[in-house]
Amino acid sequence: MPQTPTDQPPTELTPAQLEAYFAFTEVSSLLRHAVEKQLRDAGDLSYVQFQLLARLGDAPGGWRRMTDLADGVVYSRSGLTYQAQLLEQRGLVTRSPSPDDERSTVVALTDEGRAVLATVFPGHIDALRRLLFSTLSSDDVDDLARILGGAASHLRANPPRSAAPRRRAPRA
Amino acid sequence: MPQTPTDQPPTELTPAQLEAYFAFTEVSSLLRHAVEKQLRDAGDLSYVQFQLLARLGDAPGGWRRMTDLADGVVYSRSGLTYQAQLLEQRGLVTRSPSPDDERSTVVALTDEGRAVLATVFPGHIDALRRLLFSTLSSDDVDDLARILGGAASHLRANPPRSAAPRRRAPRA
DNA sequence: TATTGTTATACTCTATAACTATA
DNA sequence: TATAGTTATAGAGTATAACAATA
Repeated sequence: MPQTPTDQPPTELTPAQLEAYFAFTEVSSLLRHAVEKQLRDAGDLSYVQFQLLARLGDAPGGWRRMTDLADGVVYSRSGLTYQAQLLEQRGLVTRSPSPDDERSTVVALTDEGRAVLATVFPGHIDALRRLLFSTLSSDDVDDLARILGGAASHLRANPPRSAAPRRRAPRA
Repeated sequence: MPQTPTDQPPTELTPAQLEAYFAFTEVSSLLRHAVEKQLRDAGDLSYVQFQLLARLGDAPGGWRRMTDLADGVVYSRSGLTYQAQLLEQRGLVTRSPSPDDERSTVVALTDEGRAVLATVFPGHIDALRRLLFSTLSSDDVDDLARILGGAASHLRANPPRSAAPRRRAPRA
């Protein structure tokens, strides 16, 4: 009874799957730590703050609505308000009401914000190259982009936050 | 490794590298959130706590020294002490002085800890299969394991924490 | 009524520094 | 002196709920 050809998904992953998963989590964790350190040292930015600035830098006009930023990065509006306040206090972004919709707040990159981004970016790129890409052939990079790109699409389509919000069980 | 494709490291990544990086960070973030939710719902465990229990479950005898756990997971001893206290209060681990070295504390999985692990694991595996592996061919999995395994080794050899601890610049 | 964003608040987690004790 | 671990403490970050304003 080696295996039923079946219906029930096995409760184990294949060795290759396990290996891939462990490698993924390890790279993820180590890379994240290294990148966070670089961002902190080079521009006194947390990873989330860098992501916010980078998204603004990418956006046409250098601005986005709060909600759009929150959806991409922080997962809660109040969390984004907190981060936006920090960035605004440092003069890296401005917040202003949207002319289109008075409810919306438009977050825009300032010149100084763009300058900080420019300061931090080379080191960021350099860290990525040094820590990640220096070991990968260009075929490897293509494979990664293809495989993880597909996985990202799939994950995006199965949003982790869709389930009903639930209180944690009170402690026994 | 073949070669570095350039003499001067460019200040840009190739489009494929960027794509791979973005896909990687996106998968990492979405997967992490989904897994954290599953662990929370199924066993009221944070990701770190799950990692600690899983490492103990993997260890021969079901125990490890505090420092060995800290090195693998938490990056600071006090952080591990905090987490170990929480797990001990819940009866999932015990802490006791090592007979070999009186300075060391041995953290051991209890039966209840093992039970929680057993409760949480199937859902964990299932989430991984559903969110990640369902979209990947077995060649993809092999590629991922190979590519990321190599990257993980490289990252491990360039520990992000090796640099001298440095104070953040005081606010202007 | 639904959506956008802020505020108040509480909580989790993490790290640094000082400390104790063992090797 | 170096190592293992704990404690005290402070800070960053996050989320929930209540709220105000606009659509």
